[in-house]
Amino acid sequence: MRNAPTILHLDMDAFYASVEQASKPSLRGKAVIVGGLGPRGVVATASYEARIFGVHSAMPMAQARRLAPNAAYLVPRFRIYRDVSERVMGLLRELSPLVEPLSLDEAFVDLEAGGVAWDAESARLVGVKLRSDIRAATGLAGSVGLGASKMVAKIASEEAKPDGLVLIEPGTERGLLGPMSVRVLPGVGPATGDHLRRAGIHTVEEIAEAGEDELVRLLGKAHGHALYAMALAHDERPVVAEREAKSVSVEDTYDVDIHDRLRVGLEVQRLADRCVRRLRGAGLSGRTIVLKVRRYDFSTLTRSETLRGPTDDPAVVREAAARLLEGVDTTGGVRLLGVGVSGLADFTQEDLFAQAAGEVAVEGDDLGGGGAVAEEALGTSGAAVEGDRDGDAVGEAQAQPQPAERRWHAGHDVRHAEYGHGWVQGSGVGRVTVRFETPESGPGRVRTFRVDDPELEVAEPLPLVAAETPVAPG
DNA sequence: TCTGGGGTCCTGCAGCGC
DNA sequence: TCTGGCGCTGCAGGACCC
Repeated sequence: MRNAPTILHLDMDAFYASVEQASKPSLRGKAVIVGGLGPRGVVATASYEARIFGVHSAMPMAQARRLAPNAAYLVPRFRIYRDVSERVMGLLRELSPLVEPLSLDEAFVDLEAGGVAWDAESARLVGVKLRSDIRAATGLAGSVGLGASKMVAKIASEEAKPDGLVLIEPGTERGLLGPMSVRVLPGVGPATGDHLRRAGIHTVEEIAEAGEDELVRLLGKAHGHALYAMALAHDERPVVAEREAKSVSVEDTYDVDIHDRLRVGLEVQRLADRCVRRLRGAGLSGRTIVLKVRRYDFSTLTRSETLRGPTDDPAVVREAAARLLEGVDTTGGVRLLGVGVSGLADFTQEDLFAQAAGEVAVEGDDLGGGGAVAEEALGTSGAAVEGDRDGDAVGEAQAQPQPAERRWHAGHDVRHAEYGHGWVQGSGVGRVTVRFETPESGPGRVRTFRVDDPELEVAEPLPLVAAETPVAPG
């Protein structure tokens, strides 16, 4: 535990929704909800205007629509979120070599390791400047928390939201955290929160008073020890810049439960291929194949099999997944299927054989997955119903030609030969409605076209700030 | 009301070799 | 030869995070 608040936690405010509002002038100041728009979608991010109606992350989209029927509902555009995120992470790396990204919109920075802050005053100045730099570079607001540990810095940024900065002075942590709900501590979710509540423990102070033995008795060894330490504001976890992936997985929730066993089998094969594409894109292979099945009643089961050596061979992963499926009862229907690979290595068994034989391993990629890694699949629920439109395919050299009835996703960018850049406001019954505006324009006009209008095409996102480098294709 | 997707970590149990 | 304890690995499920 250091004695200066030199760990910084950055949290971009309502990140996806804020990017959408920055991109689309007509949505500024309005309720914006980003997430999966299928019948089983959930909210990824709600703008602060939407939160007033009670909408929040992870809420089923159907419920959000009831609470905020007039909000703008958009499909995530991970491409531009990643691009903006990279700019923000770049600013953080100017502060310190020790930057630990937690997601696209959150990161820890060790300011001491960067030599940019050594006490409360210098740390605060760094935080203030960072927030203004982020706004200049992206037009977005980020909240900054400063503390002597990761836990404290994160709680500080939570307190700072929206669009603020909070510094928690070392020595004041316990007094500050004491009255807070146990849920502020990392690792305390709904289940642990309930568990503690049943034991009469509601606040951080009550965790500390309960004592370590009692915590271990209630929650088990690892969790009990960790939580007790956190309640005393003891958190020695270092900021770690490089984290190696431990598993790679893909999964799909289907708009309608699948009952046909044959179809389930085909979906599993498809997921296995997608998983291998991701695996290869990251230059990895793995030993343990995991099949995940969520049944009609939301019960989830996993089956896994460990191979003798790591593989990135699609046929091997497909076969293992199919074997695992054999042992699963799917009568009643399945709503989700997933395939994952863990026990990762950056070589394969085949490589070893090749080395032993004195051969050079050939870079064969019969799946064509040219490094397009991890396009998050939030908007693709129900993909199976309409054929494969995985994000993995984005940017591939030999992309499939778009069918005439191509889908226009709400919120995605388009260009019209006559009217210029715009975004899809909605589509249906053979029509697509587009609002023509850019981050730099005022609120734009709306026009409606036939879905197969030859003058309308999918476009790249525009940069949020004029000085920003445009998103590179591919 | 009806619950995404991609991860990590922990726990408990069983099998196995020593 | 049998048995118990130990440590390791594999497997399944649960909780949590963003």
